[in-house]
Amino acid sequence: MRNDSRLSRMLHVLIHMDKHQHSATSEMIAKMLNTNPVVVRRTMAGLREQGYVRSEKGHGGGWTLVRPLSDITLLDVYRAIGEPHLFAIGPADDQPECLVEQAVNVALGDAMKEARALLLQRLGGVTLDKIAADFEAKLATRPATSYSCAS
Amino acid sequence: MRNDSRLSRMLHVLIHMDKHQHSATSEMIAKMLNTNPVVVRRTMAGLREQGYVRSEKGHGGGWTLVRPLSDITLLDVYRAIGEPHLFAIGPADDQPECLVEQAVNVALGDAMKEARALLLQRLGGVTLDKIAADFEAKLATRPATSYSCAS
DNA sequence: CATCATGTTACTTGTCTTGTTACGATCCGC
DNA sequence: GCGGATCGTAACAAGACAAGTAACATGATG
Repeated sequence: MRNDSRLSRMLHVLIHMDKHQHSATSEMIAKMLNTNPVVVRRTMAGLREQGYVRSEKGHGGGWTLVRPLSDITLLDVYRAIGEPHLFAIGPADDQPECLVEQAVNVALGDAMKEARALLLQRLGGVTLDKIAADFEAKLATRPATSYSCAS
Repeated sequence: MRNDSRLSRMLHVLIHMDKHQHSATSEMIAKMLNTNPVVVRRTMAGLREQGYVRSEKGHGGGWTLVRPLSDITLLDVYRAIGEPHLFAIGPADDQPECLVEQAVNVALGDAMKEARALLLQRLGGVTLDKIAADFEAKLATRPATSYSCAS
């Protein structure tokens, strides 16, 4: 497996959705993410269930942002997409009865638990409008014509 | 992919190797890890290159621990096995030119960098003899006959 | 030289995200 | 209502990577 990029992608989408207030279709978002509409629907489903976005079928339908960026943290989005595994490493489960293996897994697990707590805390401390502001700041220093993707 | 358990496995092996001072063949270790000899050789190769263990071919050969457990940290082992990816999540690379995506990846990357630093610091702060001591402590409270795996 | 054990390569398997196709359901405009 | 736009969902293929497996060469011991 390479890296799970769903969190990054959804953050990307949400900020773009805030920029243009009209609804965006899965196909538009797919082009924005360089992927295809089904993947978009699949991943955005969690965001809808948690009430961050709304989707409407039929002619003129699409996705709309329901809550302000300042109400959404990176942690919220992480949870909305199903809290995928954070770590690529993990404990072994070869000899569950072995006290050595258990001791190893406790030591490893403790370190990972701390790292996980720190990461979630950091994610919880950043709202999406903060990232949008960073984007605006960088944009101001670069008077280029096309600042963003396919939008 | 499930979890990469190489780190956990190697810690497990090294502590067992310290217990019985004679050399252990890949096959014995494989039984200990509930896997097979080739996987053992593959993973232990890094430990050998870093000088933590030695391997000898031929009759009576096998693997021996070269350095004391107190000289080896979890971080050392992590590095010896090739510093596998720590995280299962990561930045998206869909529209590298998009300033929004860049801002998102910076925010995510900062949080992950902190978590990574903390994790590595914790791994670097624990030596294998500490885990071995934890094991001995728990063993003392449990006067069972078979305390460990296949050894 | 026969045997044991590592070294190495190649191939298969399992798992998970991602990509893709197909089809059904729903909504709007004509 | 008809037709097209759009989401919802299921089913399946692709790609990546650790893990498992098989085959064979290399080297050491007795």
